[in-house]
This record gives sequence, structure tokens and C-alpha cells, in this order.
Amino acid sequence: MDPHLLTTFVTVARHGSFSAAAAELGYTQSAVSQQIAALEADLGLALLGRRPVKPTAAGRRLLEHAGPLLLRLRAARADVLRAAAVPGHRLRLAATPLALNPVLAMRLARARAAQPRLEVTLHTRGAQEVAAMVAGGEADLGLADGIVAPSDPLRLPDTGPITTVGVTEEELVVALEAGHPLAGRASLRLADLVDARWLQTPLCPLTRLRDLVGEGFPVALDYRGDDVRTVANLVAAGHGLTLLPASALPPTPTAMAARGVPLGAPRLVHRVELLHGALPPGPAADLAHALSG
Amino acid sequence: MDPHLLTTFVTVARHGSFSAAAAELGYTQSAVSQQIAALEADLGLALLGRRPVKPTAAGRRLLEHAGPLLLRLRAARADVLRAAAVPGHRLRLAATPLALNPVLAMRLARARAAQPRLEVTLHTRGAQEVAAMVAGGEADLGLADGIVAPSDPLRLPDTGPITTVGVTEEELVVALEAGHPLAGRASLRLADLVDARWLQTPLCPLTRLRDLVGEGFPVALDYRGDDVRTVANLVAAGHGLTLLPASALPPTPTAMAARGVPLGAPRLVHRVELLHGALPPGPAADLAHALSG
DNA sequence: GCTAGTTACGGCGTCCGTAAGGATC
DNA sequence: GATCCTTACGGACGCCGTAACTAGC
Repeated sequence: MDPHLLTTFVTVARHGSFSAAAAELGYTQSAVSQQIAALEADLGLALLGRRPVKPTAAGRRLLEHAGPLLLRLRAARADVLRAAAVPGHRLRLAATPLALNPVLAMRLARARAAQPRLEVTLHTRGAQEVAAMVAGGEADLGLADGIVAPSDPLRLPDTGPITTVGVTEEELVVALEAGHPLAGRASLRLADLVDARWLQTPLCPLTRLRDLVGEGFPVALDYRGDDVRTVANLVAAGHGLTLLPASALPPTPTAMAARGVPLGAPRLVHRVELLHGALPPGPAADLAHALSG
Repeated sequence: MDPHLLTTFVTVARHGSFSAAAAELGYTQSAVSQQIAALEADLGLALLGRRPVKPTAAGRRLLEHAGPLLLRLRAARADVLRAAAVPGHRLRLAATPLALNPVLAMRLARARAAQPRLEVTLHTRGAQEVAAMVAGGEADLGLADGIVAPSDPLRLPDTGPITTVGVTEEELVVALEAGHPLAGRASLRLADLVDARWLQTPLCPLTRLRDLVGEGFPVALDYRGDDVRTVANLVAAGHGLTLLPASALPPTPTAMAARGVPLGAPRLVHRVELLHGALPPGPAADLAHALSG
């Protein structure tokens, strides 16, 4: 159960190929084969079926543990190093596409104005990756967003010892094309839209809506990307509906733009949370404070 | 950050000595010294001060991560092996001293009567150890107890992927000596007892009461053991008060025995939870079902 | 000078790479 | 027969033990 072997194992499982994993990890096929053999010998179990290379039942079980385990290992290392590091003036942020909303962008700007020497780099990633980057020390601060009932916390995957604090909550709107029959309404009830045509996007996964409201929400178009403007254009062209924070749509819609109709019921908000590890006094802690408002 | 080195590190930190850790781990002093040196070199930080051997700030931080990390590693291994193991007729239970109350003892007896070939071994341990044994696969089922508001879950330390289900909740009594001025009351309010003389015991840690009610609960005697009868005898002899599940005191008190006065307020119960990992069909699953009632 | 951790050095085991060997499509 | 994993073998490195060294009490 050497982490080294575990890493190789998850890589092989992910690629479904020893040789591809070897290429990614910088080993030879042979080394990977030996590592898997060693892991299987250690546990006394077959973890992978060969030809095709596919996890066995035991292998799938181990895979469920291996990811979080390796993440926690990196997180521990990062945390110890972070606590001992001298705070520099380089800050690495990671945020989901909708997390850096106007309010937070403004707070970030104010914080930077107060500390002109601060160098900031920002990465856009998925929520899980943001959490993993913060836990693993690749980012100092993370921002993740999601749709929840007011003042409920986001349900982020467990990625180890991370602190999360809510920073903003914003009204949600149903985004639909300008000519849509419902576009003129003052507000909409989600329950009335279970049979509408919906966009499946990472920004508003329909599984989340089903969790909150129940079955329904058929997929009219599945967008596998994270560009908000693309989503807005898809909506405007009538490909389907989606839920967005009000600030993600232009305030004065043109003829070609998507309309946002406030979501009346259920009471849901777009929540953004700040993620961080231990914060020794320094620019990271200052910025965390600034972003929290 | 090899788990091997981590294990050595926590052992050294626990003993405050390289040589003692070496003896426990079956290494030479020299090997331990080299392992710690390797870990410190890997992180680029001093983890232990020498003479006396004591963790540095970074070392303390690493210690906080190392324990859970190593536990999860063992837990992952145990889980994979457990899922693949053929169910035998040997069952290992671990329980806190107050967890195997009369109700559960009876359920266990019924389950054993139904499966006469079942061999059961039972260990009494602290709650954290019970959880660790279950997570690490050293026990098939665990029982842990604690004091909570009705139907609240116990707050067990995070010991990895473990399932917990409540199995019993029982009335709590204030245990006090027969001649105590309050012994005749029909019920007592905990808030009125914040200034009484209390026993500090692992069975009813006063910190828990302070969590629930607030400051107070001075320590009159600190018992570092887990024997319920000893606690009852201490109470009977007037060393102090404690909280016990009603079933832990004899139902018809003699002159020398401790009295139990029902706890009227706040509404608290003695809750027992069953802990287990993944349960493939077999005796362990059957017993878990039997214990759940 | 005694106790306890560190450093030097040598042997053994581990792990990887090269290359040949099978198994499956 | 091509692809892909496994096995055999050799070299390098890592890790531990013995033993000499050193720092505090």
C-alpha cells in the first residue's frame, strides 16, 4: 500500500492501459507492470483484469479509497510547508467560473489596491479541482460556487483539512431566450419547469436541480465546457433553459440576449464559498478577510 | 512523506525518544535517526527538537495530519480485504464500557442462539480506539456510546469510511451517594449541579457536560479507568457525582450503593451507535442487523 | 564519563530498465 | 502478426545495521 504504487494503480485504472500510465508517469511499461504486480501481491488480490485492463471489484473498492488518500497526503505535505513558509507577495487563486462574481471581483480589486506589490494569479477550474488545489497547496485561496437553500453550506467533496466560509449569496434567475413564452413573467417556480427543455452544463448541473426538486429536468443539450457567455448564447438561441446567478446575465438585455427571470420558488440562492487551508498572517490571510467582506 | 517514515515520526514523537521508538518498531536507533533525517530533508524543515526530543511547530502540524492519514491507509487496506474476504464464523467486536448495555447484550445473545457456530470475541476499548479498530479492520463491528440530545448522532472522531447507526437510546441518571441531600428527588436539573462535586471519568467526561450546558462541573476526583463498578463504588462512597445510563446502576439500591436520580433537564440520553465498515452478506451483517433491533 | 543522537560505511534488498517471452485480438 | 502485458536479468540506488563519533548532562 505504498502511495507510489497507489498512484500508479489509479493512473493505470484511469487510462485503462499499462503503457499509457507508464508514459504519463515516466516509467517503462515493465515497471508499471511490476508495480501493479507488487500491489496485488501485497493485498493478495487481483485488482485489475487484463485485456481489457479494467478494475476488478476489489480494484474498484481500492480506487474509491486511493484518490482521497493521495489527496490527503499531498494536503498534509502542503499544510506543513505552508505553515512554515515565509509569506511572499505572490498569491495563487483558484475559482470556479461563476465564483468570481462582480462583488468578489470588486473586493479583490480593493484588496489589490491596498497592497500594490501583490502578484495574483487566478485559475478557473471545476469545484472539485479548486478544492484539490487548495488542499494540495497549489492554490492559496479557492472560490467555489453552487446552488443551495439560503445560508446552507455547499456540499463540496471531502478533500481533507480545508476551511470553508460562505462569502456571497445572490439571487438566481431562470435564463431563457428573449422570445420564450415565460420570458415576460415576474418570477418563475422551478417546479413548473420540470418538463421544460434544459441545458446540462457544469455551471448548473441538472442532477443538482433533481436533488433539490425531484425528478424531471430533461437534457435538451449537454454543454461540456465552462464558458458563461457560451451558455448565455446557447440559452439566447433557444437551446434550453438554465439557472444562473443574476449577475451572470447582462442587466439590460438586447433582442438577441438571454433573459433572466427571478426564481420565485423554491427559495434558492447562488452561494460562493471561500476555501483555504491554514492561513498564517500575511497577504493570503488579508485577502481572505477582504473577500469575506 | 513515505508512510513508513510517518509512522516512525509519530512513534518518536509519542515516546519523546529515538531509542524508545526504535525498540518499539524493531529498528536500531540509527535507522530511526536516519528516517527522521530523511523526512526532515524531504520537507526541508526541522520536525523535532533534540534534547529533549520534542516536536517543533511544523512537527506538531505534521503530527495532526499523520495520525488520521495512517489510519485511513490502514482503513483502505482493511476495507479492500474485508470486501474480498470469505465470511467466516469468527466475529470480532469492540465496544466502549457502557456500550454493551442490557438491551444489546440480550440482542447479541439472541443472535448467537440463532447461529450457534458463531465465535465472538469482544474487546473493551475507548471510543476512539473502537472506531480505529473498526476502520482498520481489527474489529468487524464496533459499539460506542455517548451523551447527546435525543436522536442526535454521537460526535465520533473522523476515522475514515465508517458507517454509524444509532441502536439504543436510554435515560440518563445522576449517580450520587445514598445519603446525598438530593438523592430523594424525583428528578434533577443538570444546570443546578454545575457547582456540585463531580467525578471526571472516561465514561462521562466533564468536558462533554460543559459542552452541553456551559462552564462549571469542577473535578472532585479524576478516575483514569473504565470500570463501571469502580465508578459506582466511588459515587456510593461520596467522592462525587457522575452521569450514567439508568441501566448501569443496580435497580434496587442497597444502603451502600449509589442512587440514580433521573435527569430531568436538559433532555439528554445515553446513545449507543453501531460502527461498521462495508458489510458483505454474512454473519457480520446478520449480527449488525440483530443489534440494530 | 554516561546517555543519546549522528555520521560513516558496507551489505543486502528493492526497484527500475532492457530485452526476451506469451497471450490475445 | 501486431499489440500489450509479463517475466528474466542486471545494475543502481536506498535502506538498515554495525560501529565509530559527538554533543549535552
